[in-house]
Amino acid sequence: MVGRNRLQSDKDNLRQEIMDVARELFVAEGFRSVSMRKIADRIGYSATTIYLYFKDKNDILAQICRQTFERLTENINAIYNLSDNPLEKLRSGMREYVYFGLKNPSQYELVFIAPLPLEFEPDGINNGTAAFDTLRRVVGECAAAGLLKSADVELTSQTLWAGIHGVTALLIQHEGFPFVDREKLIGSVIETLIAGIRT
Amino acid sequence: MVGRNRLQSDKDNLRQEIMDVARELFVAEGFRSVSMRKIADRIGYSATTIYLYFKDKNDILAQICRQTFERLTENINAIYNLSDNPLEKLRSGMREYVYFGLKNPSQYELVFIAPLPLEFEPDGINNGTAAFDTLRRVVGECAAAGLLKSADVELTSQTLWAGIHGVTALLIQHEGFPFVDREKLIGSVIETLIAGIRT
DNA sequence: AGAAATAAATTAACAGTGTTATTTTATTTT
DNA sequence: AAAATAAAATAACACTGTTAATTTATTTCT
Repeated sequence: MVGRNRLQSDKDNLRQEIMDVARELFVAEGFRSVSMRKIADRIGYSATTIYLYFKDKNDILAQICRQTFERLTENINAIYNLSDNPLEKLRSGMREYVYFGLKNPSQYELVFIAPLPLEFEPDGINNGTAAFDTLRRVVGECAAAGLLKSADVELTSQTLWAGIHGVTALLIQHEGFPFVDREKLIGSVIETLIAGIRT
Repeated sequence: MVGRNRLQSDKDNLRQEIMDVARELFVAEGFRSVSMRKIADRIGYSATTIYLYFKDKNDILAQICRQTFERLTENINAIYNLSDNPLEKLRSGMREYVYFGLKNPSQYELVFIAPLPLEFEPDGINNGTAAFDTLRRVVGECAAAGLLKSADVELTSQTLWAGIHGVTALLIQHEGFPFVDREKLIGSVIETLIAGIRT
């Protein structure tokens, strides 16, 4: 019984260690150029041992993303409890979304930009859409308060999502492009969107 | 002399044939899962022959994208000559941009969504920004006509780009997500953006 | 025309990838 | 201490993009 628990905790430790090392490498060198053997070297095990803890390479990233996006949802929910003004909630929530993406580009990329492994998308998209669900809720509050031009909450929510995803994705992927000041661009996108949906 | 010309044209033919086959495969199976050997099989040559016509695998896609995005710029310029109303130009141009992306998802993905090979980005981004330059020009016209809230043409252009890129990228990459009607969503994004930048 | 030069294409090979099956080593249970 | 189980490692497979060396075809020159 005691042995069983210690074993379980050792397994969990190694599993988390793999995830930590993998995340670090993915962020530094990009998912594609990190090999199973490279991760294995870092943790001091053979490459095939990783397969005892994860289904495959995609699964490692999937689990990393799950952890990361739980934090995004928490952050956004926390922000939504700070204000009473629904439009203000919307503004702050969108800001948090964009900055979260810029702070976790590797994970944002996988979940929202380039979710290539199809079998894994369900998990990824579910993670991401938890944050989207919160956005929709607040859009609903704005609509209920009569602040919006359109009564179609779903349409408005997806419109906003497209906008903030767009600026996030561009800033992450096109570092070479001569963007205006980040802060300014993000602010402009958010204010333009809000101005566009208001009555 | 004659021989030289015939040879040149044969080279061009094979080069174009490689591009045609590659484009077809890339669109059908995705860039990553198409191997040089698979392309080679289809054209009836050995894999290494491709390297006589293209620097590497990325280069094939780069050339395909160049051809494709020349068309986007042409299309947008043509549209801009149809109307005199600058806001109307903007609307139609943005529509064309999004629909072009949806019609050429593979190329749009490489140039704007996931331009992974860094050395190749200069070409890709230059291609893409030719279209962006046209967008900026029309935003300038709108500003000159006193139709815009902000006098910062660059900022406004980038804001619009973020918006239309966002909806294009989402629709391309997240087929599984329950989006509202495409047409409706695209229209909503464009109208929201325009409403947001107008005086 | 044939010989020399050049271009085009192929074969062989390398170092790397993710992954599976098999075998060895370590730990736990009887 | 023996048997059973879990953990880890080794060997191997089928693939990848790409380079170097070699063969085949075409063009140029005498």
